[in-house]
Amino acid sequence: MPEVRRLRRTDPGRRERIIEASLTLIAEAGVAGTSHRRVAAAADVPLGSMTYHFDGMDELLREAFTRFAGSVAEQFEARLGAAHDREEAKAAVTAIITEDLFGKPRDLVLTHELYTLAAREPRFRDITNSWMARSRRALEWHFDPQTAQLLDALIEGLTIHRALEQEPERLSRGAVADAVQRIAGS
Amino acid sequence: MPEVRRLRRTDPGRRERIIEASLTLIAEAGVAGTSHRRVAAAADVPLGSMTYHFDGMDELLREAFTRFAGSVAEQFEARLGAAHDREEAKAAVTAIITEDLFGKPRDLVLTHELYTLAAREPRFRDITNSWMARSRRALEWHFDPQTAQLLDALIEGLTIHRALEQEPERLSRGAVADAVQRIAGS
DNA sequence: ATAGCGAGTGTACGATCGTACCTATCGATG
DNA sequence: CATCGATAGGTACGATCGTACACTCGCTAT
Repeated sequence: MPEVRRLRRTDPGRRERIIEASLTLIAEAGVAGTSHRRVAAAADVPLGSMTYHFDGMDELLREAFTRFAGSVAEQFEARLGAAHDREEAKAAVTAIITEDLFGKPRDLVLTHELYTLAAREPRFRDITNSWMARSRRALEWHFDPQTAQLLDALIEGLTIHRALEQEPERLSRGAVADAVQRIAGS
Repeated sequence: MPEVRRLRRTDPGRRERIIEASLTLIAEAGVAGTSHRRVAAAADVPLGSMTYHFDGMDELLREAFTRFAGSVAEQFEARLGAAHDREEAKAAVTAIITEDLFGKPRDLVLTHELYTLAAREPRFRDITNSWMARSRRALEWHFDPQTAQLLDALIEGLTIHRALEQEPERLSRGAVADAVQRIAGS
């Protein structure tokens, strides 16, 4: 019986584990504090696996951030896809800002790390661009392009505020809903 | 004749030059790529001056970012202080977003580097908090607190978009003015 | 004139970095 | 069963890092 499936010798989830560990590490120590050795230790793989699975630090960062951005975009689309009309879409945007999409500090920090990297190094902008394009497109399921862009900007801006403020949740759900209303009208 | 003034032996602007050089370096290479040696080379001072003038990397970053945030806040206040009524204030906000306050790529990158650092390390949040408080207060010269916060978020959000987009200035002045109008009403 | 002090400098140390490269292991193949 | 290539691991190298610390030397007070 000819075997088509290709059997990995061991541990087929190695690459995934490395990527996941690097995201956690980036959130804790920043891109600055992320090294092959630290990632390897966090993922519990030998140092040699780093250069084996990834061509270098750059490729590791690219893959990790691509995965992260994709996963956030996916959740974003799911939220907006579940809305059946404009009113529900506005409620979804309000929920996205106030609730758990960026609720985990890890995701907030990772988002900023990625933005910062992309702002400084144009070769990472394809990741942020496709992320932004997906978000924009999802918003355009319910809103005109300009309104979509403004809502997107509002999400980014309020997310930043939430990430930087000591006391969490200074902006109430009602206030956010009002903001969405001002931008997206009736 | 008793001398009160304290004469520096040489180069009294050393500290300033170091701070300025570190900001330029952070903009180019990120906090990650900023080292004592690189800053020293950029500022054309010996390596020993680093530990002499600053207790460590952390203090250098604090001073540099404090200076940067202060200077941006100052410009921000100047713009809004020059507005005599609500309409002029709205025009000022539009100008701040579209024009030169964050026009230099350097300032855009530095802003993100600071946000990222503060998001990850709470001990830098006093810098971002006082910056945000100054911006908010300046906006409140003309707008109610909630509107001020939303305008602030809009500025942040659109600034991010500008920093990340390949083609610059996808958002026209007219569109921004419309956005401000939606938020700040009549 | 000179002693002393303190601002400013140069260097060396130990740690850590990315990466290259040689070796080991094991499933697939003839 | 012998061999081979893909996968994985261990280690060593050269570069760079932050920082400590001994030192220099110009200014000031006497």
